[in-house]
Amino acid sequence: MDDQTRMMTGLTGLGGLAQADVGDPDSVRKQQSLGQPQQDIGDILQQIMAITDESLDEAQARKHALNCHRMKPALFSVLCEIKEKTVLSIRGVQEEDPPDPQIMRLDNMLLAEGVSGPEKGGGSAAAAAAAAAAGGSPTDSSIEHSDYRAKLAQIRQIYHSELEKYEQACSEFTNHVMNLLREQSRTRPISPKEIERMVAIIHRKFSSIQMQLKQSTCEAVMILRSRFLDARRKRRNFNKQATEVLNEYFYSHLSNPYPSEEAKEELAKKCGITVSQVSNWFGNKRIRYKKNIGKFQEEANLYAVKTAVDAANVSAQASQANSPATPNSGTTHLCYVERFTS
DNA sequence: TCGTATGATTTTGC
DNA sequence: GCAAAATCATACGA
Repeated sequence: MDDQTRMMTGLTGLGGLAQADVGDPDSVRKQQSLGQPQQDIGDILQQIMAITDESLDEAQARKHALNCHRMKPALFSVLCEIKEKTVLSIRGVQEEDPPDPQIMRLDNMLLAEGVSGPEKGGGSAAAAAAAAAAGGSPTDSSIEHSDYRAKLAQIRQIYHSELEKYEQACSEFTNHVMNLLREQSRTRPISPKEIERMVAIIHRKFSSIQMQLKQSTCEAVMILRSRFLDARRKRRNFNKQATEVLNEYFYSHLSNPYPSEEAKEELAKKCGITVSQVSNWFGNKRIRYKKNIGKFQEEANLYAVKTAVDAANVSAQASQANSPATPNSGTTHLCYVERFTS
């Protein structure tokens, strides 16, 4: 026997009593004057306890009996009067609550992280943003990137399945309560407003559970994100070609090894790294070069020769007829070195 | 395993 | 705010 039936049988059980004795005030008065109220209450309690043992048919019969009782309309109107008075006292409690700012914050965050709302490629945008924030290269992060996306997708899936469960449970419970109230409204006065209020109460309760789910999901995303950022922080050497490009620029601009923003962007593009990594690289290079010119001399000469050869090739291709332009020589490089370090 | 190289971060000075 | 300098943390080769 489910709760609803039990409650209804409870009502009908009392209805049965009403039919016999309670319905008639004169008979009650008579019994009280005879000194039997305590025994009656005992009987009532006993009958209430016996309700759960009754079959559904018996319960239905009792319910029917109550609904057909001659005193029912009178009882109903009395209840309506009482209701009218109590409704006055509970008015003003029914204003709709403004949207909870905490829920709004959680919703916004889940939306931004790609957990709720339409799928944004499993949060690749968030992953890319995290990678950019950490100054990572877009090429060397593919493994961690897909890992992040997979984990975020997992969180998303769990979140949605839990949310669906809560919503289903909420709607089932709401329907159940509404049916119960509608059923009871045949016996006692229940206004649609009251049913609405009850539904709102249920929704509030369920939304607080939902908030807990959202909170846990946000925490999970935060943990994942911080782990991902930590992983990105791991130092990785630039590839050989990138280092060559940077060194070439550095040694060919030794007199002023401070690339402009445009030059940094160009270098970043060529090397497959970020502008801030280019800045870091030049910062480190300048200081280390300055500290130990001797150690970098060989490298400097190497790049000076390389630059000279490249320049010669370009000029030879451009004008074979003209006399070859004087390439950047080691002497020129030494001249730059003096100017930068002085 | 250790020393060095190197990218990133923090501190400092202008 | 930017660059220099110091420092940290990790990669890498012997």
